[in-house]
Amino acid sequence: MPLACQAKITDTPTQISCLQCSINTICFPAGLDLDLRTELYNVLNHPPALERGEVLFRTGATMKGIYAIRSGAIKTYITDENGHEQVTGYYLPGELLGLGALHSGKHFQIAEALESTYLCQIPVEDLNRLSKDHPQIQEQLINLLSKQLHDHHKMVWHLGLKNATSRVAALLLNCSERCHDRGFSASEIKLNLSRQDISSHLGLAVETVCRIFGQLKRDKVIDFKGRQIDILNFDALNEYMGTKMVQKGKIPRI
Amino acid sequence: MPLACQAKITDTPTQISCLQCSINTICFPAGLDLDLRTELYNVLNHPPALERGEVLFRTGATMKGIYAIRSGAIKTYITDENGHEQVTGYYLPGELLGLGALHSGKHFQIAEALESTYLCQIPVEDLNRLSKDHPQIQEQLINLLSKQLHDHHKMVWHLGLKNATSRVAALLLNCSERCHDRGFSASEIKLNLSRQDISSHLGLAVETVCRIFGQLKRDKVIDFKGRQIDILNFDALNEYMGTKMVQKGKIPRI
DNA sequence: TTAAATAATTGACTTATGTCATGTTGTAGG
DNA sequence: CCTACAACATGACATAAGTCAATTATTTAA
Repeated sequence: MPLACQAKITDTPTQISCLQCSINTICFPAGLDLDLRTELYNVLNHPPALERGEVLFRTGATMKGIYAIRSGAIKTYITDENGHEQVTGYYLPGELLGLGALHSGKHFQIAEALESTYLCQIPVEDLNRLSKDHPQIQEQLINLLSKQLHDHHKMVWHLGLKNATSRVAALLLNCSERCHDRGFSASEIKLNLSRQDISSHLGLAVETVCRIFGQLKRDKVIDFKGRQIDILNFDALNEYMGTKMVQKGKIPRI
Repeated sequence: MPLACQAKITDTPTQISCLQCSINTICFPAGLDLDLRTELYNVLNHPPALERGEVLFRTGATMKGIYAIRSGAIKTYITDENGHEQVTGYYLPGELLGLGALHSGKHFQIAEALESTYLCQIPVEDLNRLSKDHPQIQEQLINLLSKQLHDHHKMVWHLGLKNATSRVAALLLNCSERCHDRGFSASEIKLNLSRQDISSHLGLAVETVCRIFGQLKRDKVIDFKGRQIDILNFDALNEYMGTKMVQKGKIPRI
């Protein structure tokens, strides 16, 4: 099964048609008539590929459009006055980015590519114009927004977990599930967040994340080489996430 | 200025018209024509008041409609196999509840009243029907969803903060801001979450939350009596939330 | 109103996690 | 291929936060 980071580019990225796109059914899941899809595809454009570290948008920037990730990955973060990053989310192929800015027209976070990333963009003006004429598109948008809101409720839950191990386990399972939902492998995931990114997202120290990764590897719950992670035992990981295991079978200190 | 929990009920709750409702401009902020509003008000209904502890919907339940809180407050939480609660969110007067279930039609969390709570409900069928005919309503819905998504991004940020004090400070400021946005006092807030609720939301122990509350009171950053909180020093609270203060001016242990 | 139950607080002590220091591995650029 | 730099890992130690236990408010129910 292909990994999330290896979604095939079936055409040169600047001219690819969504009609042939392997993930188009994910971006706009269901219920759009072919002619509406075609209309959408006509306004859709493909910004040049982002290289690792390149920024898609910044805090305060005017929203240009909504983005779908075709391949690659994006992290979002905010920075404090001292330039210290705190990662607030990550986005995988097939996922939409920037919806939270629709109501204000301004971005709240910084979005940065974690690896070479190809995007599709629908400019806001086109989206608004199409929306006016086609309730179906709005309906679709409402669905997508609602889905994202649901996912974020889940994330809030995961971040509220009380110990480091359960938070890490939750992150791994969340990534796995999202990969799986998009047709990638659920067990072999490549999350291109650095350990630093992960720790800042979970509110932990880098060292803690490293230690938990190491421990999970020794316990054969996961295996990994760098950022390529292989989940070996989902049940165990689920138990680490849940409160049950947190009480009785804690991870012993090294 | 009235407190969040003291929004005036200007009529008997079961027959109140939104046209006179003091918070209607908050639920559907702008841009709706009067006749559309009227249509909306016609399908809108008022379930009987919820008493403290009563449940509005449960995990897995079919979504009946979307809810706006007229007065009172609601918490959402999920439970693990052992019945242990983890609070994932709270909702104040003027806020909408249940939007995350639109795409699946099923609720993911449990919603429970924190005090006597009056709601408005728009049944999904009516919402769908009106949506089909009136792009304006969809537009409005998209706006509201986007706004909620934005708020949740913020919450994810707050929950990722690394130490207990900054998370508590973030919660207080979040509540304050939301009260303020809705025309209530920003400094005198009544957050009807128990200390237990707060701790579970933030991934902390109850005792830790109590101690931080106590310390903030001794430092004259806040004052409180039970769940009635008075923010005395916003700057200090902001510094506690930010990483700056976390490093140099930590709260000394008692 | 009082009694009982629940929630909040506080202290003493333990432990998970953070911090600092140092070594290792991996990766980008010449 | 080597060098330089960043990412990752691990140990020793410090400390923030958790746990357990006891006490004092606050509700709720009788």
